[in-house]
Amino acid sequence: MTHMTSDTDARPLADVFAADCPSRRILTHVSSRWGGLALIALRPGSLRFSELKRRIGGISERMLAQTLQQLEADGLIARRDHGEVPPRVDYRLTPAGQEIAARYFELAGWIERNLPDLLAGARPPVA
Amino acid sequence: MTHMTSDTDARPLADVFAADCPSRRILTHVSSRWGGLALIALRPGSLRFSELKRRIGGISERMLAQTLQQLEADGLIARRDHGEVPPRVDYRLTPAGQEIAARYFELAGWIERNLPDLLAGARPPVA
DNA sequence: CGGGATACTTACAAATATGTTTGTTCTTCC
DNA sequence: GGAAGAACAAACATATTTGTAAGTATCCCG
Repeated sequence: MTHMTSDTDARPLADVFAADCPSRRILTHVSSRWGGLALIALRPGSLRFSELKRRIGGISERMLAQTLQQLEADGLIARRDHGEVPPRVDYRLTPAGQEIAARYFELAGWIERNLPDLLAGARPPVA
Repeated sequence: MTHMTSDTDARPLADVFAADCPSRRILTHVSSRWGGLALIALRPGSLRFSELKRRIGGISERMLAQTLQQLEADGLIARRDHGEVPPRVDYRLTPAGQEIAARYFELAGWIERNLPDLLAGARPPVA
């Protein structure tokens, strides 16, 4: 395993500017309408399909299923089928998913916390 | 001005789960196909329209204009028209834009740096 | 004078994302 | 015996996003 570069590395992100870089695909999934919400929802712990559906207000079953499949294919969440009947399946973040969820959470969290200032068009008092 | 809650506050983000929360709109713009890239591109400093277009490979003029207008309306970037002819306009991040760009940059950066591990489906060694 | 650059805008068309409805296969509850 | 819940899949319709091509006004360059 290669060592991970530091999180504060500030290289210009050359690749992500390239239209055909695979990182774009993952970034797209993560920041799709439901992808990020699903990741955030799973941060506290694993959830079942129906629990996720109830928690992420407004999502349809089709979208939830599709979103979960994408994130699973990207290796960000893990699906566990208990093989019972009636069906019982739950989802949880993989280690990579936790890393990404944490970062998306910071983004969403900052926006939410500073929403009043943003809506007012006022420049929030940057630290 | 209200005081800002700390950046490491880990509340569950109740609002963002609500379909009609305004934070969704901003989050959508930021994480739209081009929004985040534009923010990242502007991190080093202001750029003109055509410079942005060249830097963000693959973007059309239409999309760039639209993206910039959204981000401007959200108060994340500032547009300055030099009033010259031929036109000369440049864009730069507002303080709020810098905050958000920094967080999006961390997300995109982490993905890009750990891309090999992600593509391999291997769980990266989380710190 | 023709050509190119600048920063867009406005149709129009295609691609993608999302939603709705129905169905499946069992089980438990009333 | 219905009825409801579980975790989806498939078909179909629509909405939203994105792209393409062309046009606008003005200037400078050769």
